[in-house]
Amino acid sequence: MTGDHCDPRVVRSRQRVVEAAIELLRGGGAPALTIEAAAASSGVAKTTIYRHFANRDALHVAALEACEGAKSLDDTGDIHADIESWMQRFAVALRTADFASLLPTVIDAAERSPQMALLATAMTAQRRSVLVGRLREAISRGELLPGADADFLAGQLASPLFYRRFISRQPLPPRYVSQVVDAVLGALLAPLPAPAVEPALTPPRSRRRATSPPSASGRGARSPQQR
Amino acid sequence: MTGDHCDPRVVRSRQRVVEAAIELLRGGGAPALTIEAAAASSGVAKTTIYRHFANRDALHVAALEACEGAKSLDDTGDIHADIESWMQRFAVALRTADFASLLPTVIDAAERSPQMALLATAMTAQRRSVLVGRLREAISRGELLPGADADFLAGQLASPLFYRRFISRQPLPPRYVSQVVDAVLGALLAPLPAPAVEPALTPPRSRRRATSPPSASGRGARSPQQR
DNA sequence: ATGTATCGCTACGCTGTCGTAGCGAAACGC
DNA sequence: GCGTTTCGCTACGACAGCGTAGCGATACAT
Repeated sequence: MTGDHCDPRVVRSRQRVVEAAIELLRGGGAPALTIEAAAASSGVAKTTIYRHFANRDALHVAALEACEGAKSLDDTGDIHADIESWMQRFAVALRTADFASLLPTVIDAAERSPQMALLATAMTAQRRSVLVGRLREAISRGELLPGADADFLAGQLASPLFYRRFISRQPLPPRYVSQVVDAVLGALLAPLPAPAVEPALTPPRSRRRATSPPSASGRGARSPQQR
Repeated sequence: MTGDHCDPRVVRSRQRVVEAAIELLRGGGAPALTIEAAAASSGVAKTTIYRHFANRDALHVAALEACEGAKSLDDTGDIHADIESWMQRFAVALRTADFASLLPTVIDAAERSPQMALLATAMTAQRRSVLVGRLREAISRGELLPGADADFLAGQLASPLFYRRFISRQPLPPRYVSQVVDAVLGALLAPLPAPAVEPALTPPRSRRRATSPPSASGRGARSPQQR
């Protein structure tokens, strides 16, 4: 679709403008993204911006598309460790990355613009797909119990992080992330040689990576350290 | 703080303006809420609006405060049924209610305004607290396993609904809500006379309200219906 | 080296919104 | 009823942002 322009002036102008647009969105949300502000803070003339972007929305979309990074997900064979590693990196991204600052703006716009809705889902579906893929792999391999719903599990894993970041606005410490992973995957890890002493309290998890020191009976809910 | 004005003209004007403001926010988000638009669609003169609200932000805050409803939560003694009932009603609210339409706008604004951040957490913390309260009650009563973390569980329950509504933008059918409740509470329901046939696959849930017809092995993850 | 494409700059008209002032009319409390 | 408050209306100046036009200067491709 968008052919590569070879003229370095073009790519230079576009890049500068898009970078400035991202910074503006970070600082003041959608209303802060004006062509004139982008021109001022990027050093590119307003007329030049209009030569590359039809209007403000076009620039907005270009800025959002510019800060997507498809994080990969390791496959070491240990589903619990792989998922936790991904979740921890994702939590870091939610605290620092560009796209985390811009997500609320996109979500808000998506509420009223079908075009933005598509873009919003695309921004997250990409990340989500690698997670779902690894979970499917684990299920087919027998790492997780057969019959587990990879799509559902991905939601159960990812949603608490979004919730904490954007809704309840609480911190996202590694400890909390681990707690989520344990709670969601704990009971689904395929039964290894683990003669359950007491069916409901001792799940077969923690085959490696003792996430928490020997404290309580590592169940999905591990209360004694609240918040 | 805000004393009651007895003059009916005052309360009438305020109410009309706030209602119009909510409708404007629903329709076009924060940028759509202009004093002039509010005046036009409410029938209240612009000058009158300025007599009641110092500026646009004041009207915005007033509009948000106007659509908070503290839904209650039943206590029938059956924690699973109570939570599911609340969750189903909450899912309906997420699809239809005012505050669901306005949340993205608030969340976006909260990203950059401490004042809006306070308001954003207040809008959700209220709902959250009733959920946490009921969970605490259940734990202390022994309906749920002791050691369960009510705060954590509330997040695990509520966050998937937010996620589906605002992030992945998928539908929120009752079936999905039930699935979430089962997955989160399933393994934590206090052990009743339930001689587990196979520790990892037959949880002690579904003591009432057979959420799903006799299909799969009603676990937290119930795959056969994808999406 | 030369033609072409891109750039920066200034200037312009237009629109929408803000927030205020002043007036007469209507509704209110007592 | 009567004084007071609130209301609706019109008009106003100010400002910010949009999107366009035209010009000379500069960097590019060949």
